[in-house]
Amino acid sequence: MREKSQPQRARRGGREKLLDASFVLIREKGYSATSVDELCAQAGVTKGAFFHHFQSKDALAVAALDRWSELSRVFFESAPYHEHGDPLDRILAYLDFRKALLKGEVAQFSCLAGTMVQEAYETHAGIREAADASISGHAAMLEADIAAAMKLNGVRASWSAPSLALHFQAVLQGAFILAKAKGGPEVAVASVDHLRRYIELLFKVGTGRKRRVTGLQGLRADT
Amino acid sequence: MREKSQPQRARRGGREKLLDASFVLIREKGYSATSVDELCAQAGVTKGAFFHHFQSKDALAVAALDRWSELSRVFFESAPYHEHGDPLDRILAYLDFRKALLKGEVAQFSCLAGTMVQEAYETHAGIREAADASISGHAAMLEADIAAAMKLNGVRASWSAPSLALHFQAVLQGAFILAKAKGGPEVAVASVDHLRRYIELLFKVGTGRKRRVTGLQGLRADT
DNA sequence: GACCACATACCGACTAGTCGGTATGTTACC
DNA sequence: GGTAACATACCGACTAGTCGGTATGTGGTC
Repeated sequence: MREKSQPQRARRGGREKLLDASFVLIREKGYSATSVDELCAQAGVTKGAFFHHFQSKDALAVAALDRWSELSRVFFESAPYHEHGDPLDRILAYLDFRKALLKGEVAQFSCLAGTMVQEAYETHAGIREAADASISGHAAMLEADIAAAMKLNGVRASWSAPSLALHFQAVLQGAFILAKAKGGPEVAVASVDHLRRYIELLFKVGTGRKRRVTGLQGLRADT
Repeated sequence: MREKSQPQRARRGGREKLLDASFVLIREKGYSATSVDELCAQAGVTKGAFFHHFQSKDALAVAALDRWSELSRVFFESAPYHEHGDPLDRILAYLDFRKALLKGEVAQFSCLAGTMVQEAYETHAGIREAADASISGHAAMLEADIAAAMKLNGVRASWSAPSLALHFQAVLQGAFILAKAKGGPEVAVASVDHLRRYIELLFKVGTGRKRRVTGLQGLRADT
């Protein structure tokens, strides 16, 4: 018979540990370059545990993205920038908050969804969908504040709240890529600064609030 | 004058064909997921040829990025938007040109450097450097026009030409990611539109040209 | 212009190791 | 004693990279 070595099944949550491990490793090395064995080693579980909890490596990826969406929803919903009463102030404070997160190692502040969709968009439909849901879901959260700010400020613009919310995500995702290329967060901070300035110009901050906003020549409301 | 150029005993380089193959496959599936065998099959050469021309898969990656930089330099240098005499017009026409390129399959308009750096920034120093050189080199090209436009318009701003040039790249890279997530170029076009509007607001296009530009709050009169 | 030394540009079988995934056991707790 | 939660051993496919070989060209020497 065998020894008891370390069976302890009740270490609780091999599944969670695998998900956490995927956050670390995939953001560091990408999805394809991260092997199941590495995931297991990082999580401190065996391969048997991995395939007990997930049908395949791809299934883990989708589960990781779903969990990522949920965690980031909770994280941002409970962030202090919501305290501002004015929706435009909330938007600007959101950007300041994002900027404040750009500290330390790139792998720690970059986005799992953006990283994964880059590799998987053509070849793994499920991953693409889960990543899209994550990014678009986050944008939808912003969209409410943007729409409110537009309404409150009587904005009639050639751009729409959804398109601006997605533009926020584009800038952030692009900022992560530049940070990876340059090996540090400074360039990402600078880019978010430009985005913030864009918002200030769109809503004419600093020249008297409650003002009309223009697009190209301020007409219509969509895109 | 001797015409040594290429030995070309084998009608136009297996090397070039491998580089071209890498443009296609790596943008489609990512770097790690693209195998040497696939690269060879796509290029129509054998594995022997691959390792005759490149020391390793990583060496091909670096060579591909160098070639990518060179091709894109030539491509953008000979693009029609340079015809504009005014630097600000050139910048806006550059953005229109980039927008016009956002057609068809995502793999065909996305950026090799942005794709690769995402996977390799932590684990492959040479690839990170080559990708940074590609992105930063392209930004440097823009920087000249931005600086000229600032000078010509008497701009005194809280932002710099280099940071704005890099912000252009951030928006484009982010736009590619969103296009991958959503499965089409429309969202990318919308994001470049937002960037164009930012430039128009920064340089106050449409309210009388040759005007000053503001950062956070406008300063000084001129011209 | 015959000969030779050397170089370039492959070819494709082979290898050692890694990959995602499976099959079967073991344990703890209801 | 059934079942969830693992562990261990293993598999075949695939991986990057190697190596001995060949076909063709090039430059120098006589």
